[in-house]
Amino acid sequence: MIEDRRLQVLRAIVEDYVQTQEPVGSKALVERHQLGVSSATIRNDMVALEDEGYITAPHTSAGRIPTDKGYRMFVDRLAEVKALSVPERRAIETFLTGAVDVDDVVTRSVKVLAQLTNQVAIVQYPSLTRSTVRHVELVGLDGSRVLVVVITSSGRVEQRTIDLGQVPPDNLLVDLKSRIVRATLGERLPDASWRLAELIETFEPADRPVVSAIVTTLANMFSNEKSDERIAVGGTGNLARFGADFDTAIRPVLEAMEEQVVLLHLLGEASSGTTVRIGHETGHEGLVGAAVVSTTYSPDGDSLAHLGTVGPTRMDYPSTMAAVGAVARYVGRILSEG
Amino acid sequence: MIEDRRLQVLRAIVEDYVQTQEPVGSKALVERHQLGVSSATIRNDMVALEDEGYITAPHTSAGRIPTDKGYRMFVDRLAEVKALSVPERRAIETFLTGAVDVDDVVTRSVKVLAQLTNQVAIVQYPSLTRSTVRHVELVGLDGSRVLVVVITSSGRVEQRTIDLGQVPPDNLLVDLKSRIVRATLGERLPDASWRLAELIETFEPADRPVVSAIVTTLANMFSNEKSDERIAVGGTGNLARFGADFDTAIRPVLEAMEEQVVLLHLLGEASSGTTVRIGHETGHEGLVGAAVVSTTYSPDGDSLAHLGTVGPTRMDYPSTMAAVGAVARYVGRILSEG
DNA sequence: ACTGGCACTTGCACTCCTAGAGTGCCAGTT
DNA sequence: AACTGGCACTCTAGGAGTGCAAGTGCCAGT
Repeated sequence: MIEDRRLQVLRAIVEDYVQTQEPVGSKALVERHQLGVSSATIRNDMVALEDEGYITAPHTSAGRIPTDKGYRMFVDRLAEVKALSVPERRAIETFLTGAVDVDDVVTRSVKVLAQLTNQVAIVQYPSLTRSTVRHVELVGLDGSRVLVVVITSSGRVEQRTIDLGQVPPDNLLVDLKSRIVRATLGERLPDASWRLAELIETFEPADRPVVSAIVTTLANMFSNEKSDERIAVGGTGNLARFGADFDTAIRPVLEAMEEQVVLLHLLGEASSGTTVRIGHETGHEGLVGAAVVSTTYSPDGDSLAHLGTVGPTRMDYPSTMAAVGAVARYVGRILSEG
Repeated sequence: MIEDRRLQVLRAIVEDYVQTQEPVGSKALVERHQLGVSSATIRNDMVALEDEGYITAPHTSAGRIPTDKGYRMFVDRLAEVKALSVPERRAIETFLTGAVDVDDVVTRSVKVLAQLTNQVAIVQYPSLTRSTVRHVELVGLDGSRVLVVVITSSGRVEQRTIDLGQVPPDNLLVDLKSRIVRATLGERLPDASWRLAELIETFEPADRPVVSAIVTTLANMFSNEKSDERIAVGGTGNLARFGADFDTAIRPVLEAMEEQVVLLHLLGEASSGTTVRIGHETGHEGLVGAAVVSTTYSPDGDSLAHLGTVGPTRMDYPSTMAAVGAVARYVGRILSEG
């Protein structure tokens, strides 16, 4: 099939270009790959590929380089899954196993992922939205202030201090706490918010102000997206691979890496599976030239969080995807066990 | 005084070089500054300055640039304090005032400092070691596990879950908590650790295992330096100013910025006042070419934390020092008030 | 102690040129 | 119809050569 060979050519171009970082010409192609035809034939195929927008020539007498569309095709239909080597896997495992708490796991994941891929690694802290309520605690502090603590199944502890404006009767806090626990324990955070709303009406009108203040705070904490927003970034030193021109290639990426909102958007809303976003697909001006490989991991066998890498579009997609996937699995496993 | 004029020449060289980024020659110097002598005279002074190691010539027919020693002299004896403009000050104040919690204050400080100085900004989270204990809470979770919460005067909340190995009698936790609070409330963290140690012996031998487990954890939390290690970094996009060569100039800095230990060391142990470290003075291989301006701020009128900037040695020291100082003052004030 | 002048050095920007890589196309072959 | 070999053409990277401008060091003169 001619179609078939054209795809082989595209694959070869992507592979060679990723490796050499230089435009690849027809002659080099027949030399390095067993395509069984002459360079002239390859040239014809290349013209076709260029017409279809998969590759482009920087200038007349240079070879071709893949376009975003070309990489996309490569990732979707041509890339062969490349498994991580055993030493690599073992390295991930032992390095992550040494972690002492959730934060440490995340920090280490970023490091190992950056090292493995030679790219910029980003790891989202375990998300709250799908975790369940493991414990709620109300602590009366001095005067009218109350400390509200929530522990989730993902091991996160959120706390907040609020001022009720009045000193609550001591037993009210105890009573309220036990009712809150009864209503929300084991519930997912969004569901728990609903249960709380129903709770208010079961109290004496006199107690309502206090109850409502606390319950509102709790509901906020449950639906608070801020904890979802914590993201660790590492391996920015690898940005050298983006190219020489700092202002057009590197600076935008560095700036994007400092914006939580952008990072979250990059990691994406993918429900599961490994996602690749190439160049313009990232939806960010400064990230043409960059590609994002992201996936989800599951800190407690149920809820979801994201992690991934940012690298130049001319990256080794199979390896990167393998590394991202592997780290995600190990992180998920270790967090579930811990 | 000849000595005097030489210093003026050095000052002029530093100022011009910082502004133009190009080696400055004797002729340009007499044109731009009112030195009252001819370029030939300046040349003689330059030779002297070069002999003493304050300036150096990249090659025979280029102007001179300051050495680390030259910058050091400039900072120590020549720099005139440059006050921040009123709009700048107001910008800092309003931007920081909008913060909702400690983390937010730190995040915003990094941003504003980076923007103000056009450099990489680093801000240490408020330190625990000098803060005092504001509250301690013990919460029995399911089974034998206990949640230990500490709130400090700097507004930080630390928590940890431990497994006692046995289910503690309920009243023991209550009793223990009240005794701990009585012993440590208002104490500085290191002192609080001592008080805890004394506490163990006041309990029944039967309760000792539980008490000791909890107390040890608490003591760990008090003396835990990990919270001291949290540092926010921002403005890495400004690294462009370091120069064109990524691998020798930028990458080492980026890598240093990812190492908490290095950052802590850079911010330094200075007890107070603004410190400048130039090139090799930073004590880090990759940071020749970089200078660190750091100072302390006081989150609660007593304890200390650090913040500062990292920039190329050819930076505008007076402005940077002014900005660092100003941000430190505002951050300290806002945290004390909050 | 300072100045003007001068010979000397050096990097930079510019032009010019060539070698090499790669292309597109076409006529010929299977 | 698909492939191939050959050829003329295009373009860039890199080297050599050149003139210019900036800057220096030194010295004799004020």
